[in-house]
Amino acid sequence: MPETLAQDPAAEAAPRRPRGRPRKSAQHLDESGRRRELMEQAARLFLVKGYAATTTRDIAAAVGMHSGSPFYYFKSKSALLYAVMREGMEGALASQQQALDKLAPEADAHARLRALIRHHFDILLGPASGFIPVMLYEWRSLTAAQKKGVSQVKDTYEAAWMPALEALAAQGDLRASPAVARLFIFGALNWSVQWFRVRGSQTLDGLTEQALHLFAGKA
Amino acid sequence: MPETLAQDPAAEAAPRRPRGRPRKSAQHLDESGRRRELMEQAARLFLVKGYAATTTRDIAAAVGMHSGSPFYYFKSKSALLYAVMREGMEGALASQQQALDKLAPEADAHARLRALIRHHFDILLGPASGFIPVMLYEWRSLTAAQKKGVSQVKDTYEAAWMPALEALAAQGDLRASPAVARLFIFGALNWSVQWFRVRGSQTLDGLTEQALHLFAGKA
DNA sequence: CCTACCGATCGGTAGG
DNA sequence: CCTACCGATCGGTAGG
Repeated sequence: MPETLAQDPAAEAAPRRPRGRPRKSAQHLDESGRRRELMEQAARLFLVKGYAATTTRDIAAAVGMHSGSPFYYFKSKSALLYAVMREGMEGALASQQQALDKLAPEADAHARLRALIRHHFDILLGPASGFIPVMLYEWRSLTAAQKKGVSQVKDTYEAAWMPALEALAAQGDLRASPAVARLFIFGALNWSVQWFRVRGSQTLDGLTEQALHLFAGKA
Repeated sequence: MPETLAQDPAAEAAPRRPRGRPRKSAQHLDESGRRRELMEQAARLFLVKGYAATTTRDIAAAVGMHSGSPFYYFKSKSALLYAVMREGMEGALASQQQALDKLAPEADAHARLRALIRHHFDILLGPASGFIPVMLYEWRSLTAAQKKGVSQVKDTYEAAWMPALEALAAQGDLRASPAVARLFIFGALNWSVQWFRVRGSQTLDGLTEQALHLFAGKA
């Protein structure tokens, strides 16, 4: 895994900055707070209604702005979608890395896969979720350059699963080629966005164990 | 499984019929041909661009009509989406039933699951596919009444998997509860729409075997 | 099915 | 960030 990501192929010029000398950190925090709010509300609406059916006016209203104001933070609706996906994926990659680093050095392949599945459920269904489901279900709304930009991060995220899957296959605990198993497993997990309900009886820990046994259970 | 489906909760008045006495079967065939063409092109566009981003003008142009003409066959864009999903799901349910009926009477649970998976891949990725992927990825674009209408058929389709999954669980070849396994398995299969490419090296038969072994393989 | 059209909505911008 | 606004597009319809 590269320590630094390549340049962003879909990077765009930043929007107008506020005039005058930028005030201290308070100002910066506030600014990035508003930007972040826009991304969070946009992600929520994109997931419920879809990107194309969500208007920039919906998003503005959701954060208490007037209709033209989101364009102060993002140069276009498309750039806002891209920010949600790209920055969401960067966050997911970072937290996945942390989850793997937290494992004991002697952790076996089952433990590694369990940690990956548990973390993925958290990203998809946990309290701080939202950006990654948008990425999964709005991929077609990106331009080609934007897809490239998100793929840079997404491919790294997915590649991190291969060592565990290969080890499981080698020891006979995975009954498909690692490459195909990865596609099926991601599908099974990603689809949970469609049916999982927070108020239901399932816990993310319980789902993790069931998934682990179904895909890589012994006997 | 009921022999007859309940009434369609989202059924709407048929669009205007052509004036004059309906001519014989040729006329009828031609009419239903145009209607079908609209559904097929609409499904293709809905899948590529999404429902909201597809205009009724796009659809009209794809079948060589002028912009107002689709509304002669469907009372609204929404009704066209619903027809794609509902009729697509009805066709899938019928062909799934046929696939099960074709099994030898002594077929075991593995053979039943294999037939179900193979048929599902065909529906999702085969040459005649298109309607079901739209249903899977545009669910949120339906009204509540429409969701009810499609669910009537979809629930029956999915329920047909339970006996095979329960039998496999009973004999120790399924390492999760049948209910949760069904959700994961459908996710794994449905996600293939995202990555399967017809020109690639994978065949639907090959994918079926890999899925079967991954989910319900012995040892 | 086509022609001709309407009312509403939408992304985006200039200027402050 | 707001105000005021524009040009383009879109679903849908009347009438034939």
